[in-house]
Parts: sequence; structure tokens; C-alpha cells
Amino acid sequence: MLDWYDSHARELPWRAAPGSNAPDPYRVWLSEIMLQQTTVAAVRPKFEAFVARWPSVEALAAAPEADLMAAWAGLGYYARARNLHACARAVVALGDFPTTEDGLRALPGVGAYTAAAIAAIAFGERAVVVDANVARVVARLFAIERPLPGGMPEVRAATDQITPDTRSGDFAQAMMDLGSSVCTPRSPRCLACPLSSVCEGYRLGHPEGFPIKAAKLAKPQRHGTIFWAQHDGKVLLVRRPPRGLLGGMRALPTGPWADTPPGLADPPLPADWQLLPQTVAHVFTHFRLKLSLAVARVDGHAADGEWWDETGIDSAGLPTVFAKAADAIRRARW
DNA sequence: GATACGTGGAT
DNA sequence: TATCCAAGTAT
Repeated sequence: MLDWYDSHARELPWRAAPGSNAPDPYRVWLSEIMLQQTTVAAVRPKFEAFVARWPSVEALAAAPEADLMAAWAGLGYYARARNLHACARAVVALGDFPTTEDGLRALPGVGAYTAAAIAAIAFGERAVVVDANVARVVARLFAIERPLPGGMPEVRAATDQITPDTRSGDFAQAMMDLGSSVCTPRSPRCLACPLSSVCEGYRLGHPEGFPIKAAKLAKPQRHGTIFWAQHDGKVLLVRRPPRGLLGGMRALPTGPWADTPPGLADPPLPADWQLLPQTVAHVFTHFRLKLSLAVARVDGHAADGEWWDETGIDSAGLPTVFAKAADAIRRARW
């Protein structure tokens, strides 16, 4: 795997250049948080923007949390952004990043995977790094029958057996690159795989059958209403509660979310609200949302929130669901 | 152990 | 269009 990595590693902005010294722990940490359940393609431009704006953990810790949340907009899983800020401050308070897996594990937003990845990649510690790519490769390599996630202890034990004592960070990244480009979920390219000669899943003739996974639950359909209050070229935005869905993010005001369209229930301020004919659909991790769009021209009513220049709404740092709704409303004639 | 938590690309 | 899936963590 290390030989394969030396000739096939992807060039990624958070990786040290080939032949250079160990990568910057700040960049490794930031990239690992961003990459949690998120594709490389989505992370790359966000990572570049973050390190350009905040080149060090000290700079990130000193930033207002609202700036960080807005910069994170569009990446999803916004608890990561809140934890990122808390973690940066914790690291500054400590003086530097912990260098051990246990020390890293204690930081906000750093779980078992991320602690192992940072320890191995940034600090050269031997650590067993198991992400979704590694789990898939290892489940095929050993033809692990126990469905995931219940079979994760078995996957972890098998990964431990094949993790080398040196360059375990490169080994982890090699396994992830292999999972991403060769040992893919649907149609693995076994003819290009350096492990095919020792892969039990390949020998059995159905590597794509691993890992076995528990069935997923259907997503319920829910409904809600977005309120677009416009006054003198400005639109009312609010800050969502600090925890829960889209927690802490700047947002358009919404009414309750329910099993049937809630209409004009719970507007942010009294006005002559008008429902537009179109709706906006959005899919979250665990439910589908169909949004009605309520609009009103208001005359300077007091309301909790901030009035944001409508033409600059793209710079407000809105989560995608609200950006979609804003686009639909601005394109509509009303 | 189960559930909440986003989004966009691939198939 | 529908489904799957991603460098998971917190509770």
C-alpha cells in the first residue's frame, strides 16, 4: 500500500508536498473536520478559503464565531463549525495541538476517527484510522460478514492487524485514496488494485457485496413556510437557535415544521403575508422538507433579527436550504 | 445502540 | 427521478 501510495497519492491542498516535511497540524485538523461526511470536491474550495482568511489556529480562535459560521455555509453539518471554533480556542489555551490520539480525542468535534487521523498524519503516531473508505476496503479484503455498523469492531481489529508501525498516516491516506478511486462502492476496479491478490472478497467473486450494511429508514416528508419580509430593499434575517438543525446559522425566518403545510402560522412580524404559488423542496439527512414561500412588503416594523441588503443576500452565509428559497423568491414576481 | 445532523455528486 | 454515499460526532 505504501508503494502504491508513493506513486498514486492524490495531490490535495492539506497534504504536504511530496518529499517535504510533515504537514501543518492546523491544516490537517481543519481538513479532517471539513472532510467528515463531506466529499473532497466540496471541501477543497472551502479549505482554500479558510486557510487564506485564517492561516493559523490562533487566527481562527480570534475570529468572531458569526464570521466562521457564515464562512462554513453550504458545507452542512453546522455543529462542525461551532465545534471548530471551540476547538481552536481550546488549542490556543493549551498552547498547541495535543500530539497523542487521546489528547486529540478530548477536543470538541474530534472523535475516534479524527483523533487517529491527526495523530497519524500530522504527528507520525501509529494509529488505527478507520473511515468509510477504510471500512469498505477492509470489509472486502477480509470478506467480513457482520453488517455495519455493528461489525465495526471487527473491521477495526482487522485494520489494526494490517496497519504498519511506521508511516501509518501514509498507510491511512493510501487506504482512503484506494477506497476513493479503486475500491469504490458500486463497481470496484479490482484489476487496478494492488490488494486484489490477497483480497478475500475478490477471491469469492463478489467484492462489491461488502461491506454488508443495515437497511436504511425511509425519509418522512415534512412541510414548512419561509417568511420573506422586505422593506426598503432589505430582507429580515434571523439567527437560528444555537443547537439542533442548522443551529447557530443565519437564516430566513420560518414557521413550524409539520406533517402538513402549516400556511402562515407563526410569522416573524405582522404583515399582509402572501403565499407564492411555487414551493422549494430540500432533502436533509433524515427527512424531506417542502417549503411554502410567504412574502410581504413591510413598513419598518420592529422585529427581532437583522435587515440584510437583498442584492447581497448571497454574502449572508445562509445554509443551502435558505439560499435556495431566497433564489426562488427573488426570481418570482409578486 | 439509536438518532440527529447537510449537502452535492455519482449511478 | 430515486437512491446511495461521503475523510463522523454528539447525545
